Order: sequence, then C-alpha cells, then structure tokens
Amino acid sequence: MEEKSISELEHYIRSSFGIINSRDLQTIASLFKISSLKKGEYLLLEGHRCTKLSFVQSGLLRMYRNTENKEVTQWISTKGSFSLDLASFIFEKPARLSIQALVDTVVFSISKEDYGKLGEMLSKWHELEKLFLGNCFITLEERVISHLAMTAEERYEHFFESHKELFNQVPLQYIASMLGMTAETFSRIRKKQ
Amino acid sequence: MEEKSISELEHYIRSSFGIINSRDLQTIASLFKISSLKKGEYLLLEGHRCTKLSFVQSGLLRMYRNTENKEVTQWISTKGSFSLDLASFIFEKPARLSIQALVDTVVFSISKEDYGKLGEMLSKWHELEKLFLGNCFITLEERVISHLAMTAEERYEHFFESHKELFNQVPLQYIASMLGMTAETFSRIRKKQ
DNA sequence: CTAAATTCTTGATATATGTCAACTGATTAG
DNA sequence: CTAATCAGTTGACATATATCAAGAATTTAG
Repeated sequence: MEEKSISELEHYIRSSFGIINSRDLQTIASLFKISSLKKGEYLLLEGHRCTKLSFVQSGLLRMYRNTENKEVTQWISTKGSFSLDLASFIFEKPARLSIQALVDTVVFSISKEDYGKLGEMLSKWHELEKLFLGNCFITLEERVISHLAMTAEERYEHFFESHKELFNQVPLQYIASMLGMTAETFSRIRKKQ
Repeated sequence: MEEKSISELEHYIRSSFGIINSRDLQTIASLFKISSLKKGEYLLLEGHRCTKLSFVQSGLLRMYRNTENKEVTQWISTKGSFSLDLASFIFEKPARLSIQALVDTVVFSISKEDYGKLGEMLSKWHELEKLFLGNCFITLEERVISHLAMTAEERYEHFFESHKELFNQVPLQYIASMLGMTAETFSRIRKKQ
C-alpha cells in the first residue's frame, strides 16, 4: 500500500530500520536536518567524533580508512542509504573512517543527541534499533565470508550483480579497493565479463 | 573492586555486555542453563533456527559455514566467549552457521525466549544490548579491513598477537581457514616466525 | 577550447598464495 | 598395543593477483 504523503526521508528510514507506523515515522523524520556537501568535502574526518547518522538524499559518499600501507575504501553510500562511523557514533571514540563526497551530495542527518532521545519517544525504538544493528552485522558477516571463500573474480561478479548502478557512477579504483583487489586486477576482470 | 561472590558466568556476561550491577547480573545469570557437548557434537546445525545464546564455560566451539566450494571456519569460541548464529537468533531465520564442539565442552545458554524478556526486566537492558551488538559489529569491521589491507602473513601475525593461546589448542587448519588461507600457507608462515 | 590532472587500460614481470602429492608425526578407536 | 585416521609439513609446480611503467581515455579547471 503506497502512502503518497510519505517523504523520501521516511522511505529511507523505513528501509533501514523496518516498518514503523506513519506517526512514529514522522516523529523520527522531524529530527533530521538537511545539508549539502560539495564534491570533495568531508562529512566526517578520521580522528573526529562521528556525531551524526546521515542518509544520502542525492550524490555519493565514500567511506575510507588510512592504514599503514594504503588507503582502503570501506564502502560507498548511495541515494537512500545511510553513512556514519558506527563504532565512533555508538562508543563516542575518535572515528577511524573518513567520509568524503565523491560528487555534490545532499544528506539528511540526525545528531547523536536527538538519536538518543528516540528511545524515550517511541516504545518500539529499541527493537527497531536492534534490527538495524543486526542488519549491519549481517552485511559485514557476508563480506568476511566473501573473503574467506571467494576469489577476486567471484567477488567482482557477486558485487556487480547487486550494485550494477555503481559501476558507471564512481571511480572504479574505489570499487576495486572495497573488493580487496588492485585497480589493474579489477580492470582485467572487467574486460573478461 | 573485586566481588568474590560473582560467578564465572556473571563475569562472562559482564565482559560481553558491559558493566551491570550485581542484582541485575544475578537476574540475567539466573536465566542461563548449563549443558554439555561431547567432542564432535553440534550446538547448532546449519538450516536450523539458532534459538539460544551460549557462553563457553570450558572447551572449544568451532563456527563454520559450507559454501559452494569449501567449508570455511568463521570463528572459534573459547572459554568465556559467546557463540551463536547472530543473524538467525535475531531474525529467526535458518542458521547458515554450524557450531561444533572441538573437544568436550560445557556451555551456559539462554533461550531466545528468556533473552527477549530481559528488555522488560531490566531498564538498562536495551542500552547493554546495543553495546553488545556494536562490539560484534566492530569485530567484523576489523576483519573486513584486515582482508582489504593486509597480506596473509600480516593477518597471521596480527591474529597470533591477540590469540596466542589458540595455537596450541585447536587444529591449525581451522585457524588457517578463519584467516583466509590454506593450511599449507599457514604452515609455511608459521615456520618463518 | 585547451591544458592539466585524473582515471583506466595494457603489457611485462614479480610475488604471494594455492594445489597436489608424498611423507611424518600425532591422536584415536578398537 | 596396533592399526587407522587425522593433522601438519614439505617440495614441486600452477595460478591468481600485485607491481611497475607506459600510454590512452576521460574529466576537470581555467
């Protein structure tokens, strides 16, 4: 059943946190604020606290880490998906992720403070939050398995099936990094397909 | 401040869920039941529902998955740590993990049903549960990064530093699989160190 | 529109890791 | 205790993937 009155943001919230009634959804959505980032600007910088959870309304965000040897792209958030350093957000530690706009990007963000109020405002909130965290966990679990059980080529195919749209939107070197291979290997696999 | 009266199980619960006052800790601990597994027996079989969360009191549990090509060991739970298929437990879907005792093992388990009651019994429970899930998430996030940024040898060293005790307790082939390399590669790296 | 910067591709080559097979040592079952 | 399984090691070799360097293609800035 489509509800015409539901805003885009409310759809995003639903798809990450699960089904919520319209009234609660509006309550949650009202705590978000819209803001924009120019290409290259940072939503979050490594070392700072991640104090908000954001949904991408338009544009692209790249989440990456600087390790000893190299920079690794951990994930790319697209329209409708959320972006934050979850560890930093929950535990209030310095972020290890940087989050940078790959193109001009608009986000809806909720501050940690407002986020914290939701537990008191909505009786079902804790359950929703648990499911949200559970889904984050499962996504990562699948990624770990993909590295234990699959070759670079299989990871490519698997990712391509589920994220075709990304391949003509973002520099491929970042996807290569996310999948744990070099840009050259990525390019060669790509030619084969 | 040591509390002599705290049971082993209560310590385990604390180290996974965080600081809890003694009374609440006792409440939680009272919902766990002890049981034992002979070497080779299963705590959980792939395809079944994971209906309990268990702490290892003694022994070793291997969590593994059967993928298309091969069996991969996802984790090994040792004394004091918990074991379950979190995705199956939370979402009540068929488990993709099997959990098998590597040696005779004793576990404390709480049923999903009793676990669900904790939210009503303890006001702080939701917060504790969130931190628990958050920690699970971080552990996996680190593992993903280790595959994006490290070589097999670096993963070996890194894991060895933090889990020395495992190396003389479990068949090394399982650790090799957990780290995403073959038993032969593991053996060669080991000789070098 | 042009120059500069960035991204992607390609080839040659190096290296890490996997595969297979044989062997040794350790553990287990009867 | 002994045979049988299982775990670990080692060597020879195959393969996947990385590295380096050059060039082509694309995007960006002025």
